[in-house]
Amino acid sequence: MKKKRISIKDIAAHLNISVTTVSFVLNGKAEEKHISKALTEKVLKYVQEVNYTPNQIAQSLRTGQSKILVFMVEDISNLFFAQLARLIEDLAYKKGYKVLFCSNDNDDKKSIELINLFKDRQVDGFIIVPSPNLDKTIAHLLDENIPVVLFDRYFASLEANYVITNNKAATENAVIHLFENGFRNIAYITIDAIQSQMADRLEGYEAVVEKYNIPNYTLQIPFEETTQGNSERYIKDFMEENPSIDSILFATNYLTQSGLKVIKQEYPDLINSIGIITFDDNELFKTYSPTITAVSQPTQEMATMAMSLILDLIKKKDSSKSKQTITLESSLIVRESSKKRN
Amino acid sequence: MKKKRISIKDIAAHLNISVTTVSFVLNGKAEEKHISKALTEKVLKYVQEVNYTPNQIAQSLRTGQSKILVFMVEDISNLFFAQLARLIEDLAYKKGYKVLFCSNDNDDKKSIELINLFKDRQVDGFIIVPSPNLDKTIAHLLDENIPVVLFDRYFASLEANYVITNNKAATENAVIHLFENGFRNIAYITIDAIQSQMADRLEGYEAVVEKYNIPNYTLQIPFEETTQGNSERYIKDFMEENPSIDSILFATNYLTQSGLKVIKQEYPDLINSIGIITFDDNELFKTYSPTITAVSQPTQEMATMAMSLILDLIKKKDSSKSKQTITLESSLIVRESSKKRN
DNA sequence: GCAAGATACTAAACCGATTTAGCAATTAAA
DNA sequence: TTTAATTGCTAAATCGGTTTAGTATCTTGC
Repeated sequence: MKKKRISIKDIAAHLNISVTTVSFVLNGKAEEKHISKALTEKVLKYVQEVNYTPNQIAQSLRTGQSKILVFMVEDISNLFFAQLARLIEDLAYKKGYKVLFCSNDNDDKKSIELINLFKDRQVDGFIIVPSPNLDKTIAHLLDENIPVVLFDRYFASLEANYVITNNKAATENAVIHLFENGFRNIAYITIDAIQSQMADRLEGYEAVVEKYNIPNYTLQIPFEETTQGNSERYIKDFMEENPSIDSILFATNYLTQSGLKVIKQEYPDLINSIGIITFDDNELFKTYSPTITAVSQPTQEMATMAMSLILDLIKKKDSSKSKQTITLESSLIVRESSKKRN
Repeated sequence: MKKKRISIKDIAAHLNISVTTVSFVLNGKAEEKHISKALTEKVLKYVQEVNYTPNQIAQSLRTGQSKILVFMVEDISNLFFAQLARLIEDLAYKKGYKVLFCSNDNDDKKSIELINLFKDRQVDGFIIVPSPNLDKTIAHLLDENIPVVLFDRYFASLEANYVITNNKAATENAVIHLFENGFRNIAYITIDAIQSQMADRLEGYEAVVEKYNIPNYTLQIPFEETTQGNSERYIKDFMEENPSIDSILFATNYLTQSGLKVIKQEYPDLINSIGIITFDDNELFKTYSPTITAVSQPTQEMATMAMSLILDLIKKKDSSKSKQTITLESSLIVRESSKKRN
């Protein structure tokens, strides 16, 4: 029953011409290759008629181009990455590329495995949110002249193309904003990752509390604990030990969710007075009680820049020159939770 | 600089044997094909040494198998689908498959374009959340004996493999729950899609209000309006026109977000008394004020069943027989918002 | 001692495209 | 009129694997 796909050979046979001619016509080289107008028309007409489209696998094998990009993130089910995925998807398809998404769980081993899988698939380029020690692996990719754009995180040790946001400035602004709204005991809850995006955020927090000479309340939860749902325990203990805290800046959206749970469960009244700022905005924060102030990363620009960089790299085969680091600014979406209330 | 990948031919040349032999060894057919233990070892050792992995494009071309699945959803940035994507990703990679995700925006034209793109890539199977009139297109795929599992939505007109949830029962339970908690003017806010998942939900709602002889307040917002951010206007008008409403069941997560905005903006006090139930749970609903009751679809089972079905279809080439429809039950996660408060 | 079977390995076709090199026939230039 | 250039088209190699159909040598059974 399964009628097999029609191939270029079938077309050639039916029209009694060579596959070469068909291929030339299909690739718009009819003129250049001196194929007559008449024959060109005939081929085009028949191709249309049988609704032929070339087998991309065969094309890829021959040309070495797969027209597939990889977007590797920490976790595609995290809203921040899911939104980026959608933006990248749309941009890529517009340019004729498909996108393989994958989640590395911020794990080096998994990242490396995934990258190798994709190399075997001859993907045309990688946009990667790198796990902590992926720099050597990325360096290998670059050596092999494979287009790579690093995303969201930066390796001081590695010259490459980056699209990142100014995380230090973003936390600075957030902490300053809390300070200016009268909060003096500002806690910072983050994960223990040494990765740039987290290190920079921490730096921003520390710079401001030092400058204003206010206490430093930092909680760094081991990353593995967060994925196992233990964040709440850490936050609970932390708040117990530091009852003077009057506001919290959360470094990631999942920490915020855990934090809100602890507050609601352990200190239900506190929600109406404690200062809260979170990284990564969420539609529901607009109607939460209180509405929640968020550091919003410019996802649209991030996606646009990443795509633009990767397409550039793919175009010019020699990616060895002119590495760029594009740093975008986040914005603080001020809502009730970062102001003194009641 | 770019040292090209090593191929099976290079290996054969280096060991002074034929590519056939190398291929047999690599595919575990050494014994069957009577390749001596000694030679087998030698090949394996060298392969290890040079860290060879086969070019999957070439493999795909020859075998017709790409080891790629497609998961087509309405919008990958919608949390419900993003979570499913992650589950499917994990299951697929465990079985040696990669997954191309794409968003069809519930648009038929876009769906068809995407499907055609993927057919050219020889993907091994499709898991599709179909747009409204995709049944004919899907039928073509089935005719061509291409593995397809339909997801989340059902076509009465099309015999196929489905993984869906019992949407009618889910809304029935939700409405009954509201009724039992004393609500008598229960509104239902949905989109105007004629698709099964929405039709079934509406049916469930209507069945219960009829049975209990309570008024039917239904708002059907045109789908296009929701994507253009006009839901709020519709909801606002609807609530104005129907001031007696004491509770609302929202048919999708994005409608809930719009609804909450309207309530907070137009009737800020109402949030503490109005009954609310939403389709699709969200972490933040656990700490929202009030905490929000949700119809939670069994994403894990949905993903598991879909993968299991698609892998079955891929295994036995003849997919023409024994179509299955797997219907899973959603659960009502009861929280404050569906109870009488204050 | 000789046919049959098992062992060890390989040549070549094939998947479906692209691309190089080249052949005939026609046209233009000298 | 002859040569050179152009036009119109194609054979065959290639990408990197898998698989079919062998071949040649070595055992074994009777």
